[in-house]
Amino acid sequence: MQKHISKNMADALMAWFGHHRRTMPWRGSDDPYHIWVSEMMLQQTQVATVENYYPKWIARFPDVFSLAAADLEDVLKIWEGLGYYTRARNFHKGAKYIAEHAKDRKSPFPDNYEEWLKVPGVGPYTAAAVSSIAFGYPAAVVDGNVKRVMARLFCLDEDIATQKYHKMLFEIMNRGFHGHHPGWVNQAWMELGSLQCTPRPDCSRCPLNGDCCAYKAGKTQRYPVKAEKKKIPVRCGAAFVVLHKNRMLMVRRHAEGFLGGLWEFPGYTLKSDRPDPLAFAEFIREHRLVNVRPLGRSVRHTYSHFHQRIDLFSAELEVPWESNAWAEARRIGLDELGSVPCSRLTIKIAGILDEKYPHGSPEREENN
DNA sequence: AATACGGGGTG
DNA sequence: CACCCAGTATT
Repeated sequence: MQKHISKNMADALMAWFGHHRRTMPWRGSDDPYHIWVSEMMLQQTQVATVENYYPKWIARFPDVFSLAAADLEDVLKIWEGLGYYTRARNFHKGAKYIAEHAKDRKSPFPDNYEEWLKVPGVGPYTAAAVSSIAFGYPAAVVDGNVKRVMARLFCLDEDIATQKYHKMLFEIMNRGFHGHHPGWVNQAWMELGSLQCTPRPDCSRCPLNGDCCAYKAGKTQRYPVKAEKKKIPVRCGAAFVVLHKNRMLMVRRHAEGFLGGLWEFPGYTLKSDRPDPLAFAEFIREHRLVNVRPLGRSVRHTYSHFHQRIDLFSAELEVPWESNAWAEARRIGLDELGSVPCSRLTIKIAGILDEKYPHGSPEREENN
């Protein structure tokens, strides 16, 4: 089996795509900014999820200049709940980069893969996606879908996580456009992976099953080849519900790093799978919490790299935050303090809150 | 080459 | 539960 996408395969793929492709809010737009927005959101994120965020984003930031001019706060607010928040920060940087270089070219946007690769937040996938879809530039998208499809189509035994595998696919696909519009071919491969060549596929309905090495050899489930995944650790911690005059205390995380800039309950998470009484006592002392009582329940959540279990407590601040909140925050070592109105116990996992958004916007609530 | 980085859908 | 998703930046 030669690793080559024949013209017949490309034609069959495009015929299938013409019939089965989904409608998406950004699909069919010729505005590079629209394509760029969708691709930033689609990184490691499913189409169905992005469909809920894309319209809000376009309404708030209709073009690259409005995004470049916006405050990061407002950018994060729209992104809230999408995850991988460095994407939003990098997108903001990328918009500033484009706006600055806009005068160097006719369109504000570059029209090729190499130039897009220089934009903050834009890697090999996004550079190929935007340049091919918006400008017809012949660069192949090598995403999770494509890796799976090609592994089966050509019985590729290389681990799909390696650079070697990625490079091999980029070469194979860049020679496989066969006169079709590169942007549509790219989308067609991804759509095939998303709708047909799924982790557990029904190969009888596949337009390429006659060309598929894995299918013909009856080895579909052997591909793609991937290294064993490491188990993620459990981290436990505590969070404190501090109510005062029908308001609830929230703390803002530092701007960089994990969940950067988002708001949360005051509390901590340990790099340990069991509670630590000393850490507990230390936190209460350092943050001057009093009347601490267990709420008798905990919250569990799984992030990309650890499971989390947070035990919940009610408490009061020794010094009410309403008086000299900012000075007090610095004194007790918190980044910032805020509060949200609260008429019942609402568990707010994460959200952004400041003067512009006095009520916050809970990403996830559990009422009790 | 490994690791950090979210949240939701799916079986 | 495990696995996966239109990946990128950092170490």
